[in-house]
Amino acid sequence: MRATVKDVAARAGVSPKTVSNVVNGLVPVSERTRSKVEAALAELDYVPNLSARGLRNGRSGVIGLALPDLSTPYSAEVAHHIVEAAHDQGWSVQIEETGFDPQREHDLLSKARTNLIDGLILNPVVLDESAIRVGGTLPPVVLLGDVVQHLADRVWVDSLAAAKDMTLALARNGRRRIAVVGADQGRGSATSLLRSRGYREALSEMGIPHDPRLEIGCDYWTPRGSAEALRAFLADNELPDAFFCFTDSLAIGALSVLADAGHRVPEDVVVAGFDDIEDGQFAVPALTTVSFDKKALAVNALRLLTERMGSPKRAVVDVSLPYRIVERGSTGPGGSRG
Amino acid sequence: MRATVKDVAARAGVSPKTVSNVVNGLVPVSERTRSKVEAALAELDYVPNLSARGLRNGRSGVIGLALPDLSTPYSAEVAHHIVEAAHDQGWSVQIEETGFDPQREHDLLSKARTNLIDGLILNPVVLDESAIRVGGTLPPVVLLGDVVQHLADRVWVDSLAAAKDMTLALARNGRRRIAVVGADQGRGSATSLLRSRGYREALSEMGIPHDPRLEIGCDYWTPRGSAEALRAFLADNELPDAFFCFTDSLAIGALSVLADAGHRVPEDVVVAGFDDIEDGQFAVPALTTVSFDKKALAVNALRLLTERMGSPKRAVVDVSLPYRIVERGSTGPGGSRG
DNA sequence: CGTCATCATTACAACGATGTAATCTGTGAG
DNA sequence: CTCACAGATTACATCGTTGTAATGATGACG
Repeated sequence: MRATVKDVAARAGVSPKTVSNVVNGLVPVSERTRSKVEAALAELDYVPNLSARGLRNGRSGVIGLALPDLSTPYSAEVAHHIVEAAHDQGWSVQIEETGFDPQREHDLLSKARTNLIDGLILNPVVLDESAIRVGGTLPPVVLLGDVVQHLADRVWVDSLAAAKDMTLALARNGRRRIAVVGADQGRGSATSLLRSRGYREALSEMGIPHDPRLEIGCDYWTPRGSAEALRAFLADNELPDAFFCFTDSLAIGALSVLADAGHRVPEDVVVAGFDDIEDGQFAVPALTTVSFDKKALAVNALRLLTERMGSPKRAVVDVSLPYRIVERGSTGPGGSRG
Repeated sequence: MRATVKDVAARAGVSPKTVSNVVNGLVPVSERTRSKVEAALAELDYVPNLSARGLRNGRSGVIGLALPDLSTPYSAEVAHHIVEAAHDQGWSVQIEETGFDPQREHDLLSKARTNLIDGLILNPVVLDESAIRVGGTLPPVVLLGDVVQHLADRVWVDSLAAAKDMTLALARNGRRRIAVVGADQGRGSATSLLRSRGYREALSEMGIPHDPRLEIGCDYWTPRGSAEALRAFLADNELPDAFFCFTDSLAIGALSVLADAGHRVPEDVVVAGFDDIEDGQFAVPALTTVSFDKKALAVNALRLLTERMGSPKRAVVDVSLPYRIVERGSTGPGGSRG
């Protein structure tokens, strides 16, 4: 049986509350009493019961992190930074996977683990934010990424602008037949929608005709999903000048298919990604991509969450992170790793 | 304010305990009462307070998962499978990163005793299991991976045998100067130690002299760490016949450096990895590796944890997962993706 | 020497849910 | 009509911690 404050109190010859005072250090305790209690704490190997503390204090010290799929490198990197940042602030992180299922996003918000978690960082995938329109009692929530509505605090990168910039960069590089991988398939992925839109805006700005056949959809945003989609595409179409993949994971799948098919990158076709995941830097060739500071994403999300807990009714805050196009070998000879 | 059983009870005109009975469904409740209560539950949007429940029941429904670094694809895939499997059984997962720090591994174990988590799945990196030397009240723990001592339940893959098999496979492939990447540097990484040992056993079995210079250590087990180590190695040494990298992440870094240096894989040198991560299948060329079922790893770990909770004093259980060498393009022309 | 201010310590209640044991309701047998 | 009995429902206590308010101890000062 674990020791409780009561046991420690008995052993130290004081009251439970005094033990609590020593443990928490918020209330002054005399030197003599403190040392007695500390001895008892050590002897009994006391560990506070966080359930009880959470019940009493109304706060558990745990935040939730909901991501579509933890196994994708992007999610993993984000999770890593969030866990690190949370740890620095004394929070623990409970992970949930939404599996691209709007229902699960919704469940997490309304029912789910409320009162075991003090707040939620949610990376949604669907445009329809019905999930977030929640009656009254929304727990403190911070959204990550491409979400349209301004119903909760959010940290994001301007997908549309970045996709547009990347497309423009490819076009200025002399590419005309630019295909995208991960195009919107009407399933409401905000990311897909916004990046598609940026792509089209860039085309129109450059006076490049828009060819719908060059918008390649993927059922799964993984290297495998991309590879399958691309193989099918290549079977029916001529090789375009460029593939702009909406994530680095998609791009890695693309590089693999292109290599297998004997197409040289960047000589025959160039490839670009989005997210700047670690493995993209070490792809062959290294991946040109849209880069942004994922640690800043995490730190800002946590900051917003903390602030929101402090002042539940302040106006919604929106933090937009800067991004930049990083050119590496997959779009030309000049690129460097790192 | 969130509704409590009390509020629901008042609204339904019954006692709090009856509400609890309806919610939990363990005690029979008459049809009439049940529907009244269910209506009240819905109207008030009742969500049970898990802290209170955890306090009362002594179980929180949360398990901890401790990994060295969540951002590595291997950890991410494992975490994904664990979260999925846990979700299926109604558990939530709290993630902790140990950052390769034995102290944090130790802290986690004591934190596990705070009753906020009912059990812990721990992927340790250090050989010295002082962390696990357990006073009396260790929570249910399952270890993942290469750990030597048998102090807790464990799910693992025989690293030594697998590394040996892989080395033998490379040797039978005609390779003599086989380098390893991720070699033990005396820092006590169990994984590194065991795989190094398997490598040496294979060499000696094949009558290949052991050249210590071919054991390349890495400060970080990431593509970047591997790339840095390999660049340094290549500056001072002739190209070996093969690089056996102790993880796929290391191998991805290796492929990248080799490509940059103009060495062709597999023509000039072959490369093999370990873990069979998704990105390895889509590396260029696709990565030969030691493959095992990571979902089975997760499912077994969870099963052991559940069983251990049920019978705290049963003998330690050790589950060894089968592995196989998957040959892909990085070690020869015959390989296929998938 | 008594009184009051100051500070440390204590008793008690409460957070919300639920197991236990007691109470209540309704049924059917005698 | 009474009594026993099964089943549904309830009152109460409890899990471990900590805020509140009351108590106790110490010392200063008139």
